[in-house]
Amino acid sequence: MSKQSLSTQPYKGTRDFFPEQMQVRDAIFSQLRASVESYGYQAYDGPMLEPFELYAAKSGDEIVSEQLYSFEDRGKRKVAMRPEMTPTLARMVASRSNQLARPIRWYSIPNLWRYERPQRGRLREHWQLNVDLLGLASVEAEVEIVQVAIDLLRGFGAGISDFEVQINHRQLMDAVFEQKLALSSEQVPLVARAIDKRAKIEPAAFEKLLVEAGCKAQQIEDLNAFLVSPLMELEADFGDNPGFKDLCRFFDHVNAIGLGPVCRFNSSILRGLDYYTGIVFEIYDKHPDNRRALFGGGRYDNLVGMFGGEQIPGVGFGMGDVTLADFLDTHGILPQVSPSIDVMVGLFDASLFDLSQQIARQLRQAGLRVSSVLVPMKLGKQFQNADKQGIPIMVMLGPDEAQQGQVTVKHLKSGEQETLAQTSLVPYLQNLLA
RNA sequence: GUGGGUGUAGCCAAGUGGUUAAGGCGCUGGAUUGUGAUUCCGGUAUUCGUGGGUUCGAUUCCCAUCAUCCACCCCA
Repeated sequence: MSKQSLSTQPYKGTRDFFPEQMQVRDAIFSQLRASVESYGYQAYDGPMLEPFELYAAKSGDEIVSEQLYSFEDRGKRKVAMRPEMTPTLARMVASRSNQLARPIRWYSIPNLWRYERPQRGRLREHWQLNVDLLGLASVEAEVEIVQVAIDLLRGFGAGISDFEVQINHRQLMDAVFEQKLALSSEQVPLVARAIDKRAKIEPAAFEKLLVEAGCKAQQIEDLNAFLVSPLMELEADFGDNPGFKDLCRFFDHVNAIGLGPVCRFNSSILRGLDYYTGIVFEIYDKHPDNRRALFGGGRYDNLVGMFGGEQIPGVGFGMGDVTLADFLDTHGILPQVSPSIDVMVGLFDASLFDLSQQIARQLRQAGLRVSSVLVPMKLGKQFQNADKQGIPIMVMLGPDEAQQGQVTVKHLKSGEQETLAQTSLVPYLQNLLA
């Protein structure tokens, strides 16, 4: 905060991506795109600013009141920087609802903003892969979406036992809260919050939260019994519940497909967003050093209809870049970055500048990515610079080569080099880099 | 929003109420006008995050502020 100069730091909770980091980001995003596109999902994007009301209507309370970046524009419109992508998606789908072929399979990697205090895995700006499938009301949609989520991680090389998909259903939980426990509408969010924390705290602390929420001993006992019950044992109490039926069908499919071992029913999974209406799920890292939720999603059947047109059911998930990178790092499967420049054309002295540039142009026309030295410097320095940028090949041409119509190609990794005719340079390099 | 830790160069860091603020890595120039290493020589902080206070004197002590990290809150 010097008074003379501006700070070079990025805004709190945001990151600069220098070329080195941008390469990693690009490599991760490319892998994500390849995975979701293999399922036939198409890319879309929307504006970073949306009307404030878009979020005021459907996201959780705290998200809007505490963590939304919002302001008034010059035309007195209240706008917000998008804190999540799903409302934008719903708006876009609603605006073309009668033109889009169903089911709609869309994905995006938007940057999202939330005003909060940065900490591990949580920043103010982050990128989030969003994958959504709209137009299907039945659990076949969830079966696909969960497969996409699983194959995303597998696409990076994650093992089948490195993570786990934990699944629950909002309608099942509604039945528990309203019918089985007969909670008041004020108690439900408090109990839900306690359940959300259950895995992280002691049983006694969990009970304390329930007592604070106004639960009686019998209710606590019933809830605890429910939370530890496997899905099969819930049939007696919830056999007619649509959520229970969905879950059964979902697990039947998943088991038949062979993904049973990766998926588990967990009635503690709730997720905070108000708009989920059906199955909700979270993907958990099973590595002991990183045991936490990586990402999650669920079904939102009422969101698109908010815009007044046709009600279109949807299911999807969002995966943040920070937690994903932590996962990949923890498991040692960060993608390898490949060099973004194929060849550096060196410069021996100023008199050979034009010839060097001609060679470089020739190589670019042949489809190679070519950087060049513009001002002469010591040869050793040129090699060093090129190597530092990860460029594998250096093309050199001094007075000797120039006179004989030759060039020298040096492989920076091995240090080996050979001299060949300028006319055979392009095929030589193309063959090498193929 | 709450509580706590930490701020000395691009990075890692030593240091002290008293003239010029160690060292290492990195970067950079040279020794070396046809080859990346090693070695050697030089340059890399007019000042210790910023502002104020105490003091004859502050990088050091005090306050504030900013940044950052950790936990909480909440989670898209």
